[in-house]
Amino acid sequence: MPNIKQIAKAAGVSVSTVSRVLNKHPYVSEAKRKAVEEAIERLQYARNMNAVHLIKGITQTVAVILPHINHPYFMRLMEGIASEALKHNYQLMLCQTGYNHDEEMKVLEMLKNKQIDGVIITSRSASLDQIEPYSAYGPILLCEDVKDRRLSSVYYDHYLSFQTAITFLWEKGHRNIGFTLNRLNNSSGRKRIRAYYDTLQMLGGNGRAEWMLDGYRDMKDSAAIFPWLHSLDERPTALLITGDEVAAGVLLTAPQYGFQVPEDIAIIGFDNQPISELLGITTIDIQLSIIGARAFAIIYKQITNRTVEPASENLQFKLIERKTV
Amino acid sequence: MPNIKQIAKAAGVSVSTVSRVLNKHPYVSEAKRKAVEEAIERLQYARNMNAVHLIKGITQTVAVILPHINHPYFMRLMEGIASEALKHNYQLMLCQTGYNHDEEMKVLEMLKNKQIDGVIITSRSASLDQIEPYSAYGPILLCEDVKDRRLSSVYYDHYLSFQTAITFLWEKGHRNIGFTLNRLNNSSGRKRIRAYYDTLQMLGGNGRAEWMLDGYRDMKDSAAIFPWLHSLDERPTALLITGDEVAAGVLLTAPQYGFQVPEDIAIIGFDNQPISELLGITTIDIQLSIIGARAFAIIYKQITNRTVEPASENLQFKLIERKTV
DNA sequence: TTACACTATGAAATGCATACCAGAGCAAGC
DNA sequence: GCTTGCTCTGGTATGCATTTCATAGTGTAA
Repeated sequence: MPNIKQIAKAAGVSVSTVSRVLNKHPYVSEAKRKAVEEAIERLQYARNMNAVHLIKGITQTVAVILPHINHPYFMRLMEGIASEALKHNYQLMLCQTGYNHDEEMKVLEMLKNKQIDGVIITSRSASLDQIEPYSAYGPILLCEDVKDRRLSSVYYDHYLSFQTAITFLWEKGHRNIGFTLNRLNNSSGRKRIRAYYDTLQMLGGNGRAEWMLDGYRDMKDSAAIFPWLHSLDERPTALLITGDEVAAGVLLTAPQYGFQVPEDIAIIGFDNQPISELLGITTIDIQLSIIGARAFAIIYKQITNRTVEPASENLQFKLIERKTV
Repeated sequence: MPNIKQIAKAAGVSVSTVSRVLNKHPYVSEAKRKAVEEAIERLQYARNMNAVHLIKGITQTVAVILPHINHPYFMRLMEGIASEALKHNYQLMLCQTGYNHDEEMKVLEMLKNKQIDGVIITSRSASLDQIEPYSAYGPILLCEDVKDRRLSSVYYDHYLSFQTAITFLWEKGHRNIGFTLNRLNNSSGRKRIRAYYDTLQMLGGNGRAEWMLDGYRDMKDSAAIFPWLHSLDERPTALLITGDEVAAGVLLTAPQYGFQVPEDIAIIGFDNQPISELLGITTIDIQLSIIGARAFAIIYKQITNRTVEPASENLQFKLIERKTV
């Protein structure tokens, strides 16, 4: 395969001129432009982008760290990121880490190694102290509330969303309220737990540790809910379920355990996935694809402006009332 | 940021020696190795991977072309690809094209431009004639049956799977059988249509054009099924639905249209997604994540062997009998 | 003792395109 | 006529790490 030098020779011009044609620089005469284009066509020239990346110092690529692709939460987020990336003609590196700490660090090393221009971390196991130093090499954005660091963030307020959901249940008459956490998100988990206790206390009720379930991620996990409910002396009358897939699983398996929704157990899901609409699940719409799109938009802006100034965006959520409360 | 030259200077050695340390070449004395490592640490050296890619001519990156991430079919496929890529320490470029022809070609240009080492095409709108020439620049693999081309392929037999499903329905007593197609896959669609007519004819029945539905991709699309059924003079008693999400939608909305599954209408889904297990939907398990894993494994082998010999793999599917037939 | 293999190291070539600088030619303005 | 500014072009430095080649020293087998 030929390089720019051979094209220059074939077209009878200098490499500078070829480069100008390649980059659509205005100061090239029509005759030479034609000659270069003809040579490119004839010799089947293809620019070696690695050389371009090397000299320009950027790669037009952003990496996305996510634990599992195979989950609607991350999929929607990714969809938003990808749509926005497409607009700006940027490439995405997909880094499925399975919450493996070393894999996460490898991606940050890629930033240091100039393989990528920025990193979006949708969820993580590495600590912020480990991540922050890498912001010296390019913008890093997390999909969670991060403050006072050289890291950007796009998120919705987990605390407030939980508060909203619990208040809604309370107003509907529920006093015994339980909730699930996925293991997707550690920092958000803590906020949710805090919101759970705070809000109930504020309303004059009480949170209970035994009404908290951890590790509920997908549809299949829902199978454990009813055995757990049966095992309790006093049961919650409403469940806040962090993820519509799990909520759907609960809803769909309820009859076979002799539960009616919402009469015996009320349910609020999260994410407003298509399945919640189909099944009429009351849910909190956190607009994942918008979070993704904003995440990319912000990091893109930082890359193009060569800004190191971190940005932060708190996106709105809304409760969508359907039929499970 | 320092480069290898400055490290060499700081450590009092040549760049060759630094490079040897970096690449764990054996012929370096312990003393110099220590000196280099110390210099790297002290000066916070990071290798510029773009230079490495340039000189080595490979990037350890494979691109995946897929129309939408936001669909369980591609998500599962991607999961399989990503897991296998992780094993081989390869990066994945995610290229969401929305079936846009130009976007697909852009990815192939990236192969030509040496930005990536290979391409996996999960679904496409470009023609094979357009794709094939790019195999000169690196391995290209399609997730469909491709023959007599310089393109690799990993697939399951769409024709046979349809035949299997239809025969199963026939044996259960169904004579009026309809089916949906997603717009996901053009080449597979044709095979399925052929299988539909062939199989029914072979069994002594008849396929009907008005029992074929196109453009059914996700859960929401299922909403159109019952109005369509109502509009028919003679209705199918069984539906083959290419995608468990659509099948789930049909199953879940059946009661509100006064249909019982499988009494009034039998359903077979595709993909064996978690939702089909949860809802007891009879389905064809096409083992998407295995297809993905094999796809990556094959392309990886071709990259490392610098083989241009295309490979082809036909993976098994199996019918999983549950409760909707 | 000679020859050969192996270890250890550095200089220089290589992969490739872009960007800056210098310079030529030409036109418009004073 | 001279200056200024724009268009067009080429040479060369630059970005950075790997690899090949050459050289020298050391150990070992013949």
